[in-house]
Amino acid sequence: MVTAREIAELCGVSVATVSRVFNQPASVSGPTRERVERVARELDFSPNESARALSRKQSAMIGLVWDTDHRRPGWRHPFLQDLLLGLKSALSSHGYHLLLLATSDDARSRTPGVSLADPVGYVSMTRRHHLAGLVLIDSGSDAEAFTAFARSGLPCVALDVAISGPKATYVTSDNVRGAADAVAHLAGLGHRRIATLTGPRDNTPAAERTRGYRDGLAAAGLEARDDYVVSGDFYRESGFVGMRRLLARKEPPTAVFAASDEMAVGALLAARATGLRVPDDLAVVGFDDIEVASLVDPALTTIAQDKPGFGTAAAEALLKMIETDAAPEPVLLPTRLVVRDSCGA
Amino acid sequence: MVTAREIAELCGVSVATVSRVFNQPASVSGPTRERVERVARELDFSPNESARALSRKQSAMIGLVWDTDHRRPGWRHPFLQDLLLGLKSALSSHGYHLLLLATSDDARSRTPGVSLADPVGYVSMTRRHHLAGLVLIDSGSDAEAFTAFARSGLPCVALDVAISGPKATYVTSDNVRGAADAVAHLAGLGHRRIATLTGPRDNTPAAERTRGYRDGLAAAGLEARDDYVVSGDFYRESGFVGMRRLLARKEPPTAVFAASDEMAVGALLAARATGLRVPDDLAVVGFDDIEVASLVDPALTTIAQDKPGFGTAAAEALLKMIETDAAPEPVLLPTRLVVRDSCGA
DNA sequence: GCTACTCATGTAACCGGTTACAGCCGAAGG
DNA sequence: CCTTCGGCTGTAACCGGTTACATGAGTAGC
Repeated sequence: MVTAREIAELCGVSVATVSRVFNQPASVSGPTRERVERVARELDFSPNESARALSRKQSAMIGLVWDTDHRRPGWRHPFLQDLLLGLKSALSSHGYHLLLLATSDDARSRTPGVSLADPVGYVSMTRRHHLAGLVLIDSGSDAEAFTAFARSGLPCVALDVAISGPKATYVTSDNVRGAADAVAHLAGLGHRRIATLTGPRDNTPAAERTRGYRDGLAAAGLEARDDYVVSGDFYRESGFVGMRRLLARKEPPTAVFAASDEMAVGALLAARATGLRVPDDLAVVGFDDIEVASLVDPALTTIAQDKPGFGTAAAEALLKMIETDAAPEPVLLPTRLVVRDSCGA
Repeated sequence: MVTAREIAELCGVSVATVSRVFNQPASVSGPTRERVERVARELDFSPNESARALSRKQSAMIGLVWDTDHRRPGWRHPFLQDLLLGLKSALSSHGYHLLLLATSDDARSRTPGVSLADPVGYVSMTRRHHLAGLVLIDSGSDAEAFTAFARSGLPCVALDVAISGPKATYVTSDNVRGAADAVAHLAGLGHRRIATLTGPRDNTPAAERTRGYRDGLAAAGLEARDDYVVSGDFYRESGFVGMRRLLARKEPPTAVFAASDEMAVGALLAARATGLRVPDDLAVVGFDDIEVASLVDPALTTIAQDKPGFGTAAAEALLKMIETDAAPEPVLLPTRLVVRDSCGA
């Protein structure tokens, strides 16, 4: 490892000057700067990030808080890969890296300050690494823990969870509008008995999608019927069970908006199990546009989320907070109706 | 932030003693140790990781090298989430975190030592962060870049790419055996004309699966026919195209082993497009057991990989290398035949 | 009772940068 | 010609830990 000291000696300057070349280049005279830059390049000088972080009291890392919800271990984020790629690419162009924070399994750790699954452990972790900011990925039940991060004063961006604070904001899809679009699509095809399969009660996007469903009904001049709202938990099984209940109503719906593609797939299976044909006897719209949506039979019409957009929007918000000390407004990403075969022509 | 100095003053000891309490507890007398531990707990002391890393010349972070192959941007890892969860949980119990390294988009970065997409940039990155080790995730074309990491002397574990070095090893599924199992299953159902759709030529697991296919044929006493081996690239489209070619043979196969589930799905679609019924006219076995495998119609019989096993095995190998300075043998994870509907009874 | 050795702890150098402050030099102004 | 000022550079303190080495107390051995 070549250090700044060696560069300095070779160039006949002090380490301070070397440091300045990379941090405040304007304060170094042209010839000196060029000499240092050239030597640094030749020797493949890479500044030690630990030393840098120690002295600046700020590391070039963004913490990523992400864990499985222990209440539902099978849950997978619908588009984590796209999200990570978006985040990584946007952050890297500003020199930041992503640190995957791990604490929930730390029960056995002897390190002080790390207690298990509690947010305090995470907050302590962010402090000890002098992180520049945090990205919080919803795993289903962390909403209240996230407010602890928002209060910590560190720049925080949450995904799909509404948080607020002096340096906290969030990114989410325009769930209300997306759901309304879904209902409008169904109404436009002539459906008048449109039901919905909702997500978990304590989940913000789920609540917003239910609101959008009602908005969509209202916009189409249709009445909102309580017996057409069945609550689920985003999982396929709850879609299956919920759909069977809907189909057992005296006046069963002819169309259904599912708050997640997984539940929509469940609804498809329920229809098949009941002997109904999709889309002829039942139209189905999902939400997310996960990979399987295009593979099921019939292919699922759905509301697509802007998957890489989550990553880049989160990165941008974070960088703004780091640089300007102000919390930007929450970001509402537009959704897009993807028409496939599950609603008919 | 409370520092070790403050703890030391409150306890009437030196900082060295405080440090020892957390690093070599045995060298501190009982009463002193307990006093320091109590005060540290009360004040929520979290040692500054930058200072720690600086002085130990070793950080508590494992680098994760993962990027999309620019030659095929749509490619997604079949089970990244499970892998990350496994890694994270296994590493966190030893106090390590995962650092997602980003360089390929760093063209605009002014930081010295970081040039874009080349492995040198990555290696420089690993040095400047004083990483404890590296996990290399195959994105399709990085095989030669990975050997650069292996040579760097840092403990390295690659997934699905064979690398070797004084402190390098890899984790992969037992592809040969898995493929042989698939063929054995087909042969056991009476099939005698068994074809295969292979993965990319430069991909090690793909080559192993092809070898397993031949082994399986030999074990069943069947001849290996060159016209039954069609090469693909793991993508669905290549499965579709490849299957059509196979079905156009003078003596078309009655069964096919696809080296990935995506290609198996493509084969399913090709069969449907040709008017063949699966499994009656054609039996299909895939590899991976991705989520859609159970969703397609008919549900796909496939060779399942041990998804969380990849993460935990990688973590274990890495920790062993960090602690013992020796490179463990490559890990071969067992696969499992999952029988669904695409091969008939 | 003196030496030898062990154990616990303190002292201080060190890791490799950043940055406040001081100093030097040349040019502009009086 | 002397002062002033601004631009560039060096000096040294500092970030917060770790650890080699020194020190001193207590104990065992003779």
